[in-house]
This record gives sequence, C-alpha cells and structure tokens, in this order.
Amino acid sequence: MRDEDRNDIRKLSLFSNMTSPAFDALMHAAYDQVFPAQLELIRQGEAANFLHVVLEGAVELYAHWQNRDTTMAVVQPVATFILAACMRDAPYLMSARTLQRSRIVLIPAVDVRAAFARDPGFALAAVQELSEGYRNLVRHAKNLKLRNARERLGAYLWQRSLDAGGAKGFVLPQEKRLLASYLGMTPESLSRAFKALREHGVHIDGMRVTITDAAALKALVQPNTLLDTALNIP
Amino acid sequence: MRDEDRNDIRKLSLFSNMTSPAFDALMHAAYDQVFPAQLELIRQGEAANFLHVVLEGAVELYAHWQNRDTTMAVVQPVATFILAACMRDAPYLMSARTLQRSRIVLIPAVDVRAAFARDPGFALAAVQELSEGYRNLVRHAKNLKLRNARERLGAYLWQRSLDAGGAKGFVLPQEKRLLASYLGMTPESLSRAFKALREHGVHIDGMRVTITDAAALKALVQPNTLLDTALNIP
DNA sequence: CATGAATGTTGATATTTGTCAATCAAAGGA
DNA sequence: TCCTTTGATTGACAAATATCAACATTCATG
Repeated sequence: MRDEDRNDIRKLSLFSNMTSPAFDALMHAAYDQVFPAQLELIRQGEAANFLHVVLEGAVELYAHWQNRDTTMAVVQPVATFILAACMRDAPYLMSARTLQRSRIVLIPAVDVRAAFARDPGFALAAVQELSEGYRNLVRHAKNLKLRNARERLGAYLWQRSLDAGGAKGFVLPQEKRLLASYLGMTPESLSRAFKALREHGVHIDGMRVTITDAAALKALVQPNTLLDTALNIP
Repeated sequence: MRDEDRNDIRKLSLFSNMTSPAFDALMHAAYDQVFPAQLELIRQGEAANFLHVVLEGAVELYAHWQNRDTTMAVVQPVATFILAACMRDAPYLMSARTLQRSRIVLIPAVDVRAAFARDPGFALAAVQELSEGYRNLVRHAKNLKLRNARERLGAYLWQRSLDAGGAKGFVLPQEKRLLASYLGMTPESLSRAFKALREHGVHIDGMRVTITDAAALKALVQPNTLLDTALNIP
C-alpha cells in the first residue's frame, strides 16, 4: 500500500485514535486494490468478510428485491462502508458497486473485530462511526416518509448547496437516474420534479444546478438537520 | 430500583457482559420511573441526556416535520432506545411517547459513555446493539423503497406470524393507525390493503389476524431476512 | 468524426395512494 | 346503561407517482 493512502486512511476518524501498532496490524492484513467502474464489490446476502475503505472513486450501496432496485447511499472518498455487517459478522444487507474506477482497501472483518477488542480508541471511534451512520439512516427514512418527491429533491439540492459552501451554483455529483433511485422515485418523476422546482427558485441545465431564489427554495423544503444529511467529504 | 427490574436489565445483551462494578455504577446513577400512557418522553431536537430502558409497557418512536408525523418504531420491554444519540452526545432525531403506562429506567448519557470507555465488555455490546439497530433501519428503508403498501402490510403480517412461533392466527400488537404510520401509509390505505390481502390468504377481524393461505401470502410478499425485521421480544 | 448505446425528457395514460366526508363500531367514563 | 369520544371503515374523488412509448441528448469509443 502506498504511504499516501495509508496516511489518508489514518486520518479517518475511525482510525485516527488507534495506537500505531494496532493500526499497523490492521493495515498489514489489508488489501489495496483498484477496481474498474461498474464492478460489483459486494452482493447482498453474502457473509461480511471485509470492511471497505474508499480511497479514490465512488461506490454505490444499493439493495434489490424481486426485480426492483434502489440506491441506498453513495460513498465518496475517504470513507468506510458496511462496518455494521462486519461488526455483527452477519450477511450484507446491501450490495455495492463502483461508480467509477476506484481504489479500495479491504480490511478483513476478523482483524477489525480483533482491533476493536484490543484498542479502546478504535472501539470508541467505531461506535461514533456506527452511531453517525445510524443517525443518517434515520434521516433518510424520515425524509422518505415525511416529504413528497418534490420536497425530497428540493431538500437534496439545498443540502448540496450548503455542502458546496453555500454556493448558488453547483454540479450534480451523480447521474440523475442514480439520484432518482436514491430519492425513492423514477427518473421520469425526477425530471418532472426538477421542472416543478423552477417555481421554487431552482434552475437546472444538464448536470448544472443554480439556486436562483434561495428564500423560495428554503420555504418549500424547510431544511432541518434532523432530516437532511450533510455529506462529510473532507 | 426493584431487584427484579435490575435483573431484567442485567439480562439485556447490552449489559450482560459488563463487569459487576461497572453495572452497579450505571444503575446507581439511573432513575426508575413509571409514566402514564401518551406521555411525551423525548422531543426530537433536544439534547440526548439519557439512555432509556423500557421495563414494562411500550414506547413509540416517531418523527415529525411541518405538520406531518410518522412512526419509526415501537419499543417493547425489555429493550433500550436512542443509544446512538447518547453515544454521539447529539440531539435526538426522534421523539418518544409511551403507548401505555410504562416503567422506564433513565440512565444518564454521561455515565453510559463513561462505562463505554471503562468496560470493554460493555463497549463490545454497545457496538453489537448499535449495529443491529443500524441493520434494522436498513431493512425498514429497503422495505419502504422496494415494496408497495400492500406488500409492506403482507410482509409485516408474515413476520408477526413467524414471531408468534409460526401461528396462523394472532392479534395485532398495536392499533391500526399506528401500524399504518409505521408502514408509511394512511389509516384508510391500511384498511384497503387489508381488504386487498383477502385475495392473498389473510383474514382480518378487528385486531385478530388469521393467515388462511400461507403459500399465497408468501408468494405475494416474498419474505426475506434482508428486508423483514424480526421482533426480539425475550 | 461517426455511430451506437446509454441517459434524459416529454406526453399520454394507468395505478397507487392520499384526502375528505360520512358512517360505523368499539371503548371508556359519568 | 347511556353517552361521548376515539378509532376504523367505506365511498367518492383528487393528487401523486409510475409506466409506457417516443424522441432527444449525451457520451464513449471505434
């Protein structure tokens, strides 16, 4: 593994308070790999053998049932995913695929659990990470149940604008069909929701979004940290 | 606190592997109270000062936004709730109210965090508890996004039948408007979903459900441990 | 640069779900 | 026991969202 990647991982809150020997042991057991775009990394139902860390690229977490699919989250560097399944030594509830060519570190779940038992700093960080993941999922579920499609899109755009430092204009980070699936609607409904938001201060041109009337958008979506999930891209 | 309650709490997986001194310290700091039905225990947005343990009765976790409400979960004895907010020392994302007269133990969040730092057995159990909570929430979100209203009700009934030991007949544990809210629909839609399920092997009479054709119901809902949440009532 | 495949948009229509109002049934208190 | 209140059901209708088909656009790449 490259020293640079090692340092990036070390800086993650999950690993930053580990003792160096414990961190070294984890990294020693880990695999560093580059995967092409659209590769299925994990299939739901499989045993959770590895904690994954995305160093470069992006990974989609999705779920399927019968012949239906839905996007649950997009993981951006540098971040980990499926910690919960690793900790429980249980089957993955979600599948994962790369959205772009991605560099990913795989840490054997047994080593993660061992580090947890041995290193209190890591244990504390793991709980913080899980708790925050839990809370983000509560927000996702609340959002789905309390807002309609147009409001969900508006809230999403509002939050992306905040994430961009309050910029009025920004570019959608993923293609629209993925965004539609994440927001729990069809691509057609997303397209119509964008049109409907023109009346509420949002202009869209391809992937480029401009918030033309922040007050109007805010009035519609009533943004709220108890519902809206900030991306924590470092 | 009564010895009996103390023992019930001690048996919870969250507390069963703590050292006795650590457990005693936690219980010493805790309050044991009885609340009437329909009392708001927690309001979303407030600081998380207490981990709650339900000993008797039942507690609804719900969320609201604008003038809309939705039920996120019902906590049955003996179980804890809002561990994640306590661990993060963050505002509650959900409100909580008693559904019945309930006996509840309140453990100061600072003491929970202290116990976590001092007692490795408790730390491990907390992670297991959080992880399982996380996974149940993933199931809830998948269920909302992948199944329609009728399928969600069918899956819920199938799971309750399993929870009752595979019984063909059982009684709904909560009133229907609460069930409707939990399943993400209106009471009217729930009522119609019940009628629609008559074609799929479900008979309803008031609160009493009878599964008259298990194969038909199973075919409709395609039950799946990756979507359906088993209640873990001890 | 051309071409084909994937993605996005639009219109027409169907289905699902919600809303409102009326009624019915059940439960709890005076 | 009656009465009031709350919850549940039903019907009529409205709104939201999905589906299907057609077409437009973008993107990758040969």
